Amino acid sequence: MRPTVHDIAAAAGVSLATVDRVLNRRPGVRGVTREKVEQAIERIGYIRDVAAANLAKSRVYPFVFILPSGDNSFMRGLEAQVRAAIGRSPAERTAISIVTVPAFNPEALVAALDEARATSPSGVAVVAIDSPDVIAAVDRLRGERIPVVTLVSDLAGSKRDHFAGVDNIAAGRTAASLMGRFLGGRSGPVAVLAGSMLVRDHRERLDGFSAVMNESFPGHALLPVLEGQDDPALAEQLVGEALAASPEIAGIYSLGAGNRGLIAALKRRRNGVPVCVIAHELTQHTRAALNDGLIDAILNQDAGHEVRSAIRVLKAKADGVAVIGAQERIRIDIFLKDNLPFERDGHDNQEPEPGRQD
Amino acid sequence: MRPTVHDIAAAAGVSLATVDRVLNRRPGVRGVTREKVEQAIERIGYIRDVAAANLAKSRVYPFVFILPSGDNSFMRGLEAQVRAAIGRSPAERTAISIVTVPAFNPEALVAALDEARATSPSGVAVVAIDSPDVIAAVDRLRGERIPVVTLVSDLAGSKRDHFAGVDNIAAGRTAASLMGRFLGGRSGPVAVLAGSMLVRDHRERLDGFSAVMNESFPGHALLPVLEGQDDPALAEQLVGEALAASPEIAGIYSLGAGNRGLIAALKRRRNGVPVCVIAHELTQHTRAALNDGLIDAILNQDAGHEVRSAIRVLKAKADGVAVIGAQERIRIDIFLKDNLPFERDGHDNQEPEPGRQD
DNA sequence: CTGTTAGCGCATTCAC
DNA sequence: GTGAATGCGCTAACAG
Repeated sequence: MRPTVHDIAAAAGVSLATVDRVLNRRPGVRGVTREKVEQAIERIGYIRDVAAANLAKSRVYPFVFILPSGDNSFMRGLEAQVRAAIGRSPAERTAISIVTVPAFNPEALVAALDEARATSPSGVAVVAIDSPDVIAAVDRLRGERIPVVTLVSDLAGSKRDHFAGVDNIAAGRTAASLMGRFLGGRSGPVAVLAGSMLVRDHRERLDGFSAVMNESFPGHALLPVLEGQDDPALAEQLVGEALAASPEIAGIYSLGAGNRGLIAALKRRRNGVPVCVIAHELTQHTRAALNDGLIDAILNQDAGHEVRSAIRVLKAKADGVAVIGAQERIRIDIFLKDNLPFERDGHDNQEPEPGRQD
Repeated sequence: MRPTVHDIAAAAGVSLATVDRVLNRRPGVRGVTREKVEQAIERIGYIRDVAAANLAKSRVYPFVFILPSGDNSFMRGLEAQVRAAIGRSPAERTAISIVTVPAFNPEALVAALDEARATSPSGVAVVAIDSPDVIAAVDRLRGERIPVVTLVSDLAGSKRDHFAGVDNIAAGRTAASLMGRFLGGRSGPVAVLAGSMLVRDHRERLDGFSAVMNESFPGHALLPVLEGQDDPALAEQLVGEALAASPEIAGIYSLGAGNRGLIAALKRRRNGVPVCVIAHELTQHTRAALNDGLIDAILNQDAGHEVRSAIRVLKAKADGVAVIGAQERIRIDIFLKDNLPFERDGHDNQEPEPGRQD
């Protein structure tokens, strides 16, 4: 049998309560006694049974998820994944609440962070916006020892515990590599559609993309970035205008959301050279466009994985235990027509598949 | 508070023991009583606390992992991941043993499966070989209600509970798509290096690859498959001969192991057209070759994810509970030079990274 | 400062 | 057939 608290109590010649105090670093133990107990723990190779501890504490983890509101397929999918996690709450001992705030609005996000802090949760997950005020708000949470993980978009310079999202520079570089190679010998400039340079993930994707295009495929000029605010209507207008103005455009990299608009613009197009399109996030619309050959590749981040990972990490930080690093690395999924996952599993699936939402 | 067994006992007007009998479908309860209890359970919305149940039972899950032995980077990496899981055993209440058997040897695998069965484990994970004897051995396990998951290579026609591995047909198709597009306008035949047509994953990759090459890129003829037995020396010889015989080879798809040999052959090559190389599994060697530009893309399956997933599924099957479908889908990772994960995380990593082993 | 005691939610003897 | 009592490993009052 694995050693228990009783064994260490016996080995150290103290009572359970004292053992518990040193295990949980609580005050009220003399230095010598603490020493004795710690030695015993070491000696008999005690490993704490977290499940039993949580049972005794009737522990629940109140977590707050702060997401952008609005009509954004990916973000709504993310929210669906958080709801799926809420459905698992009884089994996972979590109590998750969702707060939505207007996108690209630092003030609203700061307010939400401060409100969350007032409820003293066990952890906060937030889709960050890059701004000094937001950094300060996150650091206030950390100041109260509340674990924070950033979700999808990171917040460099803050004291957040962890980032649950992809390496967006690598994503941009990958997009450029694929674009350059898919373009093969063809010539022509490449357009970039972004959401907003206010969020770090978009900026990083652009940086990675530009770097590789310039290094490895200097033959393709980059057109000025189109900022579509992740809004389909605006995206459609901007892409439409760009295609009309430069019929020789050979490629489009859509690094943000609003792909419905991009796809509409592509469908409306009647002339010009064939254009290679690479977009982010697998949604109902991008999936269909990939199948139709309108989009050539989709870079995706698995929202379900991100949410589950955020919860695991928040729990681990709240308990002060380690996580399995590799399990928490969010991959950049690359989808071609040929490796699209099925829309529904059918048999033992319990939560929304990635890409069903819009 | 969540309802507990006490609540349902009170609601049904029976004792804890009776409730427990009903919950665990044990005999010794009259039909009427059972009815009463089941209604109460339904009415108050009882959800069983699995952690508490496991605590009371002091449950451990004895699992057996059966892997091919031999000098195969990927398989040794897989084994390392199982060892990492063994390191987590105390926390996860598992007791995992590893059995290795000679590769591509159905008899040895059957013997290992039968031996495992004799120990009545809570579950078995096995890298399958496609053979009627193996199917029968797996079904014998299932006959004793021992959950079985296939790992990496599936066993169609068997009663295995689950497959923890990638969609290999899709992997082959994806390889072909990338190959065709990377080749762009260039012409020339394409060679395929496999391990053995005895294992299903290799056959499926070949099928997917051939299908898409024929459909979409008929300009590139497929050379006869080279069967390298996942052996570096043999692979090097076969590829060397093929390149010498056909200097106009434009692409090579390596769908099995033994990539060290492939890379050596590529390095030795002094003339001929540039060749596009796509290989499977990120290892020390393929990683270096990708960075050197010798390999153009690597399709990978995350061995760590596969092992963790197999364990989760075996546990769930043993307990008769559902799993999160999406979490158990193993992705086909596509790595270019630009999205290679770092070799080590450094901070909160606790287990071997994919691709460090050979 | 330290020890005793009673649970957390569930499973499992043993009586009745 | 059914119920009462005890314990899984740990935490948290409450005494001393």
